Formats: sequence, structure tokens, C-alpha cells
Amino acid sequence: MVRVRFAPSPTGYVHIGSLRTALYNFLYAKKMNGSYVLRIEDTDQTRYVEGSIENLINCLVKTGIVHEEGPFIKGNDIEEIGSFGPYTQSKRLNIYNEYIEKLIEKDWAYTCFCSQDRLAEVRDQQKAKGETPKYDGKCRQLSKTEVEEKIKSGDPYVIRLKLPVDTIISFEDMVRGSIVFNTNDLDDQVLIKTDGFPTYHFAVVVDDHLMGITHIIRGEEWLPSTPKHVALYKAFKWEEPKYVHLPNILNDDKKKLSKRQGDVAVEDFLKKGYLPEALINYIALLGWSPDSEEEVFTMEELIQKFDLTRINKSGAVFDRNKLNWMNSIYIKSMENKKLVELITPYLLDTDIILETDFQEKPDYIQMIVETFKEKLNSLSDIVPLVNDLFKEEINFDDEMKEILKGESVPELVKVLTSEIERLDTVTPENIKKIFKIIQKEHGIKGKNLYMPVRVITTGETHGSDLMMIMSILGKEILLKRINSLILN
RNA sequence: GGCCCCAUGGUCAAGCGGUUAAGACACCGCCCUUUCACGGCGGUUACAGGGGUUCGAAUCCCCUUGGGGUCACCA
Repeated sequence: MVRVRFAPSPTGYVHIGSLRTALYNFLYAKKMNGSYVLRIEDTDQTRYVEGSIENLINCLVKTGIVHEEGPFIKGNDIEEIGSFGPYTQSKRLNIYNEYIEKLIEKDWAYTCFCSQDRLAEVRDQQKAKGETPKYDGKCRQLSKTEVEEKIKSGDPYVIRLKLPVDTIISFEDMVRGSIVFNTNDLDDQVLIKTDGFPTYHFAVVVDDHLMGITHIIRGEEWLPSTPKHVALYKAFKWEEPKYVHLPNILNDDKKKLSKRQGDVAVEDFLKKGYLPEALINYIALLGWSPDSEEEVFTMEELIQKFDLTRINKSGAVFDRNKLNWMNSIYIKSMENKKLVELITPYLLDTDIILETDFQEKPDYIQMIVETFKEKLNSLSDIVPLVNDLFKEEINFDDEMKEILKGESVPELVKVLTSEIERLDTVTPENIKKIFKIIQKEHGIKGKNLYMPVRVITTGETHGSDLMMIMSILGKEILLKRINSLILN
């Protein structure tokens, strides 16, 4: 029975890389008919951000990566479900205490009284000498009675992992193969901090074991600390899980994707109008590829196709371009009614659409969405598209001025004005009729017709379907723009 | 700097000893559309370098170079 977990710490927003880690865990669990667990790693109290657990769960649920064990949102509370709980590390302190005792008994851990100041000093000296900073092992030799006395007198202390000297520790990574370390290059990691909380390294091993986790799928930044975890499994004589270290997601500069260089928060992408399905689809393909050539997949299809052995080893640059393309595919294939629903908040962000328009002129809204649908990379793209259409000032560049100098333009303007004036409301149909009249009765057609009209009515040489655009603008604005041309 | 990981076009990537080295995004053309777009067709661009192993290396091994990660009482 496969059991995997996604174990984030509640320190704020959800990083796009975290989302991919969660996704791969989820896909693998579903593929194998196993369990996908959410665990909250909140052992650093100082980094806790209010509300981040709720935000985290919401993000996962929105993107369809839903766990079956762990914390869930119920009303205004968080409720844990599952028989391996608690799923929040700060609620498991007694468990860690119990296991650290065992470790000390086995002589795989020791109490250390070194102050942070001394540690910093040692580090600085080592760095100055060009050595790798590492705990010097001062407290390794402390006798049991010395330790007891110091504790009794109230000295603050931590518990450190007692790594064997000059020993090879190796493990198999499912995507990278055999990985070998020497303990001489490793530090005696702190396992329990002065505040009595475990560090990640200790809690992760205890919890993964107790929760029956079979596969650890996580980012490759954990690779260097994995031998410490392996040492703990050995110390406890526990069965080791399988390791799967995922390649990093990179910025354009090939460095780990970070907040400094644009959006990395899942909630930001969602806010900008990237559809959860598109985001998931794109991200699934960053570091993994199916054995077929298609690229557009539903979650269900991803589950079917997912395969740990096809995960890539090298880092992948997050390509905003391709995400845009992927998102546009999903937007175009969405039915209009659904799209109108999703895009409503963005339409309200424009300068011209009001709350009441949705009841009073649904067809008009529908027409706007239909017209711009094919031009959207994200839902928020509709805002500038609509605003630009209704811009106050129309300025012509040289190309447009050239077009307006056309021989038939004066006649075209005249007919256009009188025909539009005659209309009650402007619709694509009656604009088409007007164009027919102009073509048949005045012999103005093709580019000589469409280009000047587009330039006059929109101040652009490119854009969406002209008849739709004109209908969206409406009689009043059309005439105003045509008239202002005549005045000039 | 020590340790670890990685290396196919600008980007994502297929390839797992014998291929004209796929495909997608982006870019550039052309076609379609009496406007615009969608769409269709086509094109430019890659095995980091050097040694081996082999009849034969993008594929296996070594070295170099380059990039990344990590070295906390953070995860």
C-alpha cells in the first residue's frame, strides 16, 4: 500500500514549486490506489504566519489536489481527519520526546549545551581557515552525570544527532540512482531545539515512519540532508522509505524560482486568472513527461499517465509563455456561459462594466466575452482589452493616417454615418448589412473598407472581429468617433 | 570553499548503443479569412568540450568546463 505525503510549513503563500511537489505526490498516490496525506510542519514557531494553513488548504482544494488524511477546513475551524494523527507537528511534541529518549539510550544522540554565540564563533573560525562549518563535537564526550547536573542547574540545551565517524551512508533515489555520502562531511544535526520543539530533520523521520509513509517525494534541496535522515532510520532500525527528489523549478536566470523575480505564489496566478486546470497541467509537465506526445490533460488523465520513472533529473525553467499558451487553450475550450461566470470579477474591474449590466444586458456581456475569448492568455487580460476599446483619446499613427488618406474614405465616412444614424442599436448583423450596402452600392470593399473603418472606430490597425467590436462600442461612441474625424 | 546533484535548440522536452536527433511553446514565413483572430502548412535553432569502451555513441565510463543545490536551534 503506497502512502505519500505533502508536508509544507505554514509560513505564508503557496510556492509554485510546492504545488508541483504536492501534485506529484497526489498523482502517484492516486495512480497506485494509495493514500495522499497532508501534514503541517510547523516546528518553527517563529516563522508561523497567521492564516497560512487555511490558505494552503484552500489552494490545494482549488487546484484539485485534495488529500484524504490531514487537516481540513470545516466552517471556521480546522479539523483533522485520519487515523495517523495528529497531522500537525506542533501537536506531536510528546511523541518526539518519547523517541528522542530512545535515541539517547541507543547513544545515537547527545545533549549539547553550547551557546549560539560559541557556535557562531566556531563557525567563523572554521570559515576563516577555509573549512566547512560544522559543529566541533565539544559536547559529544559529556558524561551522563555532567549532563544531568547541567540540566538540573537550568542550562539551556539541545539534542544533537550522534553521527558515526568516517562512515559511508548511501541511499537509492528513484530518479537519481545511488547517492553516497561520508559522515565526515555531515554535521551533528540538532534534533531537538532549546524550545523543546524538534527540528525538521527529526520530526520528518519520526512522522514519516509513524504515518507509514512509503515514498518521500520532495524537492531536490533536501538531497544534502537525506543522509542524516537515513542515519536516523538506521538508528531506530526502521524500514527506509523510497526517496524521490524532484528537480528544481528555475527562473529565467536558471536559479531556484524565487519571489524576487515575479510571481511564485499559486494564489497570485489564480488571482490573475490562470485556471487551476491549466496551472496543474502546465506544472505537471515541468520535470515530468508522458510517453505520448499530447500535452493537454485533465487531472484524471494525468493520474493515468503519471510515472515516477519518467521524472527528469535536471532543473526546469518556468516558462511564462508556455503557461500562457496552456491557459489560453483552456479558456478557448470553455463554454461561454461558464467563461462569463469566471470572468465576471475581471469585467467589473474594467471602467465600463457595472454590476447592474449583468442583469440588464446579459447579451452584451456575452458578446464582449465571446469577442475577446480567443485573445485571452489569462482572465485578467480582458481588463485592458475592454478599457482600450473605450479609451477617450484616439490617436492615429503614420500608418493609420496613410490609411485614412485613401481615395474612398470621404465617401465611406459619409455613408457609414448616415447608415449608423438610422440604426436603433448596433448589432453585428446590421453592421454586416451596412458593409454589404457599402460594397454593392459604393464599390468600396476589402481592405479599403475594413481598414479605414477599424482605424476610425478603434484607433487601431489590429484587433478582434470588427463587427463585434463595433457592436460593443455602440451607436453613440461610433458616431462620436466618426464625427471627430470629420472635424479634424 | 567542502559536499551533493545536473548537462539535447531561447524554453519545456522525446531519446535509454545503430533515428534524416521527435513533439510543444516562442520566433519567422506562407495559406485560410472581402476585417481581425482562431486554425492549417512550412522554416530557423540542439546532443558543452576532451579522452576512452565499441564494428558503431546524444545514449556506457573517466576527466575538464559550465550551471544548480546545500552547508542554521529554517523548513
